[in-house]
Amino acid sequence: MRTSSEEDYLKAIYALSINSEGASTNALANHLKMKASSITDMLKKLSEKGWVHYEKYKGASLNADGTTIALSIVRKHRLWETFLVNKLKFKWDEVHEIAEQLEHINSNELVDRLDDFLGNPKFDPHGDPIPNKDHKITDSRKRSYLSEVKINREVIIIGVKDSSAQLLQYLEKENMILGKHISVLEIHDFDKSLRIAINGKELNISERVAQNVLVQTN
Amino acid sequence: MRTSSEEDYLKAIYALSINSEGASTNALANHLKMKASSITDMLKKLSEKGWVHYEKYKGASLNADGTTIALSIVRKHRLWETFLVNKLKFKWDEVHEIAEQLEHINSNELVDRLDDFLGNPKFDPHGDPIPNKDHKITDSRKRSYLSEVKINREVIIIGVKDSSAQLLQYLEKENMILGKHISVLEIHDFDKSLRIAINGKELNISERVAQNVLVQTN
DNA sequence: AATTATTTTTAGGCAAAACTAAATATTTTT
DNA sequence: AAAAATATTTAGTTTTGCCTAAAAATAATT
Repeated sequence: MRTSSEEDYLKAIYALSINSEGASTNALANHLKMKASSITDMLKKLSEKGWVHYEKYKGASLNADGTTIALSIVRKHRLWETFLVNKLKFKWDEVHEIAEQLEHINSNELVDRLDDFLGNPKFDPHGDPIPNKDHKITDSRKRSYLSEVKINREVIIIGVKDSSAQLLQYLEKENMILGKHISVLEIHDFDKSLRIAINGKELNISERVAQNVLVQTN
Repeated sequence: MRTSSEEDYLKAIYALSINSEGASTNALANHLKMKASSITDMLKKLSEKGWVHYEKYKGASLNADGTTIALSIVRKHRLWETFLVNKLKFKWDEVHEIAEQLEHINSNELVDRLDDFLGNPKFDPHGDPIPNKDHKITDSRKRSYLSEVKINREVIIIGVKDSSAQLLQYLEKENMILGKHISVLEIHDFDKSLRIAINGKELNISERVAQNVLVQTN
């Protein structure tokens, strides 16, 4: 069996591996808010347990078993977030911390029944895809960040990159919520800020915000 | 804050205090399946934290703060059991282990919303009362085991003690289910077995079964 | 009341998971 | 290519929560 802590490491390696190949010790330390020496210790352990490929000074990556475990944690996290928002009427910026706890509850039966109870959702409230019962992500939507969208292209908001409460609250205030349609009207040269059309109005947003808003382009 | 382990101890002291005044070291060791020396260690700690009254060689009891914490754990346990049975369609003998994990999830907001989502139930699927938002149990029903009921007294089935699958199946077969009215007609001296009236018929049940059926006597 | 049995505590140890500080590798800059 | 900067690992410590074995206190029996 696995500890809650081990699961956190696997999930972190998974998260950091999406953009790069594997995860460095320092990147993990930063992500998990721990000291690098603690990371080294745990990477050795996870490697011995056969979940992680680890070479001294070269960072870590998940092998097949490790990936399956990481995806099962991600699955639980996203299903619980869906439960909290859809059933218990939490706002989408309030659920992360609670889901961090719930994702460690250990019962396959529970997860699969929860999945059915929620109607086998494909995406969580932040727009992230939910791995299925076989721990596979099947997401056919073309995704990119709003900052990368071409001018006059109409896109749909499907999620956020950094789901901090601040960002979510900002988006809520501007009514830039899940499912909304957006057109990028102009990108200002001097600061890369965007003028966009949304809700029948025009709005300026910073590059920083645009880099964190996930949109569907097809 | 509290650890999951501390919460388990507080809950155990609470459970053992229902029948006696406080809980002895050995009783706790037995209940928690740990060694007596571990109990002593933890009782000192809980006492320092101000949740437990502990005197060497004299066992432990909860003070006001400890009682509140214990009741909040019991509340969470019973609400989650209700969720698992009523919403996820688990059978009532399958939910204990999962609820043992879920009861340690830390979020007041979550518990209260779950309570509302479930329709503020007063009793869990085993017939045990659920403490309210203020951590008070308001159970006006007089409870006892069927084996202790006086002859010709009419009572109502409200739960079971040992919720093993075997017992539940037996009760189901005899149609002795939640809410049924029972009168004890006779207690046979030689084996303490009972003749009862239920569903307009008469029926013999063993002492063992009677000891595990919880009834309301008023 | 003394002996025996049981219960509880003390003392010391262990594993997990974090830490600090120092040593060693690797990468970047000059 | 050497020096400086950065990243990573090693070594040793701490805390938590459990353990075993031995000592001490309490309870039960003769």
